[in-house]
Amino acid sequence: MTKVTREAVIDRLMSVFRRHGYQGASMSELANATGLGKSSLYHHFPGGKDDMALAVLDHVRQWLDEHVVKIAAGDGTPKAKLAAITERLAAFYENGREPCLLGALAAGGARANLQAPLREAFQMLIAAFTALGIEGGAPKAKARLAAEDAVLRIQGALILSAGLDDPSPFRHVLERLPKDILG
Amino acid sequence: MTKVTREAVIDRLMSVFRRHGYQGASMSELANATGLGKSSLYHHFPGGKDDMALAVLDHVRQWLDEHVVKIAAGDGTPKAKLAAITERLAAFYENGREPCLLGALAAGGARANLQAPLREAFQMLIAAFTALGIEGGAPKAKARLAAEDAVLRIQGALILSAGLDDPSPFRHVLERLPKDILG
DNA sequence: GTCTATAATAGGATAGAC
DNA sequence: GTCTATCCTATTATAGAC
Repeated sequence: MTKVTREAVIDRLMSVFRRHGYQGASMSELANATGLGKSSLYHHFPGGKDDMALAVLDHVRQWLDEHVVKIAAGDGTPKAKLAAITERLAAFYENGREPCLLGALAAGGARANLQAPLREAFQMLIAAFTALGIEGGAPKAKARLAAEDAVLRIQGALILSAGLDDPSPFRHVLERLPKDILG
Repeated sequence: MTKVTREAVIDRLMSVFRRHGYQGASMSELANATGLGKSSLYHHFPGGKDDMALAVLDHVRQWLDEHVVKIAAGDGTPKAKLAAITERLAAFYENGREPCLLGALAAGGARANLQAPLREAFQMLIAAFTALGIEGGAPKAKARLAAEDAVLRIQGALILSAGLDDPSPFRHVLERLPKDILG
């Protein structure tokens, strides 16, 4: 498996984990989704599901780094950067039709192994939004609270959109995201 | 099993489902949690896990009716009623340490059977908060959006509190709930 | 209504050929 | 690196005694 197809495999794994959670993701479905046999999966992820979930979490953290953290720390007005970030988030979650991996893992009661990377992923998001709020002129403490609120709204919106089978709560949260963070 | 102990059994089942989700809740743990043998569980819930999850969802809807809908429709100022409701919610979720059954089921990708009652439970909550907002003087459309936002914040806060292993996001959301709904 | 025992199946994981 | 075949365990579910 070359480097590029490993990415592809992890991407397929992610799509299973985010929809079914850790326990709901079976080796059979993981194998089907990747187009690999179970044994091949074990070749690439010797630790089994745990290894895969860890790899997927790492993949998500890379994604967040590239599409949220880097943009937040880059050039442009806070407003413009937030607009770019929300665009990426909308695509990543397919406008509320795709669940969140972090939510799926946190909701199922994460394995001990997954707790730390899970927390780090949430903290990355909160830190990036906090920085944006501060850059926009908010006091540090207020920016931090607004950032936490933004992250939890995204999570909750994906849950509610799934529960109602209606993507509009997610869309609405994303629309208001820049305003909520910039005040 | 008398009527009162059936309630107790369902309550134990709920505590397993909310912590592990549908797939993560195994018959063994369900049996342990209730103190019944597996066969006894099948006696009371012939349809197995599906039946149990349905019963638990029904239980939650009754809880919501009693501790949210009825209070919202009852006597008192909107502010006072909201205070009473948040108190119940805080207790129900043990201040953010216990996950939400609705979230746990919605996140795992709900079974087809569970989708409808799940949606109804969310809609009950939204309707109750909307009514409170209207009673507080908000225009209908605005009250409805604020109610949706409140529900999704509670869900997201429970996810984030679990992910960060820190109940403060949930506590903070509950504190702001009356203000968010009443404006 | 509850239990013990047991079936039937799915799940995670490994061995070894290619 | 991938496959087929297999193993072992956990899981869902049922039968039948009490």
